[in-house]
Amino acid sequence: MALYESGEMYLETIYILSQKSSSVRSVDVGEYMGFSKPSVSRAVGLLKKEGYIAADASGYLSLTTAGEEIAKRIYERHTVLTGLFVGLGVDEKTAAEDACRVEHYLSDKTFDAIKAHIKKYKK
Amino acid sequence: MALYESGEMYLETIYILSQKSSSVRSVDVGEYMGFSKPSVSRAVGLLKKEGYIAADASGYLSLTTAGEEIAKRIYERHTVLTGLFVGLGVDEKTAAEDACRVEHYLSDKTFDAIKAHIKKYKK
DNA sequence: TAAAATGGTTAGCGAACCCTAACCGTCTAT
DNA sequence: ATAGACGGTTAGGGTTCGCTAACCATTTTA
Repeated sequence: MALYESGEMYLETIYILSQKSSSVRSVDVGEYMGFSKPSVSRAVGLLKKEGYIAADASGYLSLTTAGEEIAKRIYERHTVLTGLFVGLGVDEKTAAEDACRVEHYLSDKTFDAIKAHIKKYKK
Repeated sequence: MALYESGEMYLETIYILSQKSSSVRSVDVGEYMGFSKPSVSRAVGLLKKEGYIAADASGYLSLTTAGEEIAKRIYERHTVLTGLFVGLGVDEKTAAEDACRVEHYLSDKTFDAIKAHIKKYKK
C-alpha cells in the first residue's frame, strides 16, 4: 500500500483543486498536471482502489481521510520548502519546481528539523 | 544524453570507491549499492556508451572527465546536505538517506543558495 | 589437472507510470 | 432528432531500472 511520488502528486493536486473549485473531475486533474486522460484514469483508479480517493456517481472526486492526510502532508512540504528556497534568494519558479520534486523524498525527521530551523531562524 | 537518478548514483559510487581502492570493478559497485550483477552490467554498459565511464581490458572502471564532473557534483550535494541535516539535529543515518535521495533533484540555483546560507549561518 | 570460485553478460521478467488511438456513453446545441 | 463535444475507459506501446536464471571465460585451488 505504499504510495509513490506519482500517487502523492495526484493526491496533492486533488487537494489543491478542491480548495478552489469544490467539484474536481479527472479531466481537471489531468489538465492541471499536464497528463493525458488515460494516465489520470489509471492513477485515479488505483488511488480509489487503495482507498485514498472517492468518486460519486457523476465522477466528482474527493479525498478520503487517508488521502487527505497524505495530500496535506505533501502540500505542507511544498509550501514550506518553496518558502524556504525563496527566502534563500531562489526565484519563485525554480523554488516551486525544486520543492515539488524534493517534497516526496524527505523523511519526517528531516522535514521537522527544517521547519524548526526556519522558525528559529526567522526570529 | 540526460542522466537519471540511477545513473548519477552509479557515477557517485564509482567516484567514492575510486578514492579508497584505486581499482574498481562492476562487482564492487554492485556490492556497494546492493544491486545484482546484471543490473550493474547493464547500467555500466549504458554509462560507457554515453561516455561517462571507461573500462580497461581487465574490466577496471574509471570515470571520464564528463563522468567525474557529474560524480563530484552529486557527491558534493551528498556531503553538504548530509552535513546540513545533521547540523539541524537529524541523526546521521537518516540525514544520509535523505541526502541520497534529494541530491538528485535540487537545481543548481537552489543548491547554491543552500550552500550560501550554510556559510553565512555558520559564522 | 580437474573442480570450483569469480567476474561479467544475455535473456527474459516485472513494476511504475507516461503516451496515443480508438471507443463508449451522456449531455448539449443547432 | 441528430451531430458534436465532453468525460472516461480500454487496448496497446514505450522507457527506466530493478530482478532471477543460466551461461561463458578466466583464475584459483585442492
